[in-house]
Amino acid sequence: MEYQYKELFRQNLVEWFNKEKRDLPWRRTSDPYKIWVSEVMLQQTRVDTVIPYYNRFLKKYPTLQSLAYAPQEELLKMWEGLGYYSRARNLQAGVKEVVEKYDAKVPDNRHDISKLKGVGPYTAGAVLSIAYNKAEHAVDGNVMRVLSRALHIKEDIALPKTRKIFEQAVDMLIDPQRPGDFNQGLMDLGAMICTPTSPKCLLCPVRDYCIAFQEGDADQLPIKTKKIKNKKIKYDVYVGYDENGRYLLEKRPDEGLLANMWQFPMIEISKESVLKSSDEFQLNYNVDIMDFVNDNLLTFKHVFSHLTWEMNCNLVKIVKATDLPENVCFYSKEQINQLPMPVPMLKILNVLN
DNA sequence: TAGCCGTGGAT
DNA sequence: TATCCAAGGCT
Repeated sequence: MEYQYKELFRQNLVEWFNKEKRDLPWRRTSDPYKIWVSEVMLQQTRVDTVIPYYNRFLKKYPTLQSLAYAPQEELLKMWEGLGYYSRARNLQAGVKEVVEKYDAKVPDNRHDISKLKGVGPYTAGAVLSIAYNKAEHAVDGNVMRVLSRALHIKEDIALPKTRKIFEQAVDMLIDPQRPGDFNQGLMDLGAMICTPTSPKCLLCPVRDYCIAFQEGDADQLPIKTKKIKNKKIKYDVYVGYDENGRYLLEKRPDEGLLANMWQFPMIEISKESVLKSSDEFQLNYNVDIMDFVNDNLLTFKHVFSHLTWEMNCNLVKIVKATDLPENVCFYSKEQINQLPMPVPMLKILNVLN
């Protein structure tokens, strides 16, 4: 790869970073564990969203050991609202492996750290460069956007194989003396200056070394093709309570969407549905509805990354059954507040107050 | 490989 | 309102 501004790009980026970098909680520590936690939380998640979660999480789990053996329900509750809940499970599994296999020392080399659950090529490079000052690439969306412009790389960043090109570019450019500052500089530049739309090129510390700025096509890069199809699913939700005012809740399976999170029972409405959803509810959950208190408690859509739930919620009074299915139980409101629930269920919970 | 896996903010 | 997307990883 030919690029005549390598030294100038590197030097100006690191100088800019040291002057303009944001004051973030995970930049006030050199603890590899805490930096690891921040990197996992930051996956596909905005800085402003992460900050309060990060602070709360590390107050609860200040050490590897404190997280390694925490109850999963408590862990998920700490993660509630952050999304991508498998990150929490994988982080705990990885932390547990570090405690048991690496004597509670986060590995300082790519080979070992990459084997940890939830640690991919980006997170490995981020922890190694920031916490251990290793000259390792950490290619995320910011880095691909910045370097696609600076180096005029027109490969489709939606394709997984394209990441290798940017890893090679970082390997060429990275400051061997200050790799952590270099990598974070690329990310801050991408977040603050070299933004997806309307990049602030006039404020950019490396615009003189940016080919896209010279060509005037920075706003055309990066090239990204993939688009997502969003499937819609309709549900009737049954918010059922017994004579003691306790609500019927169900724990989701331990794999897939919202794994191990709690929800009000939901019946999918499809073209193949034969029974009325209320009959299906009573059959599946082995309960009897005494009363339809409100068949239009709340109607709303909840959009996930790849699908949409269209929810119609019914408030029903039900007769307590003698043998509920496994993972289904009545809970008081106080107990419900201790259970990890996804945002659409929190929306429903809100209207009950 | 491409689809799965959350959420809330920006445009 | 619709679309895109933000410090990705797993299968």
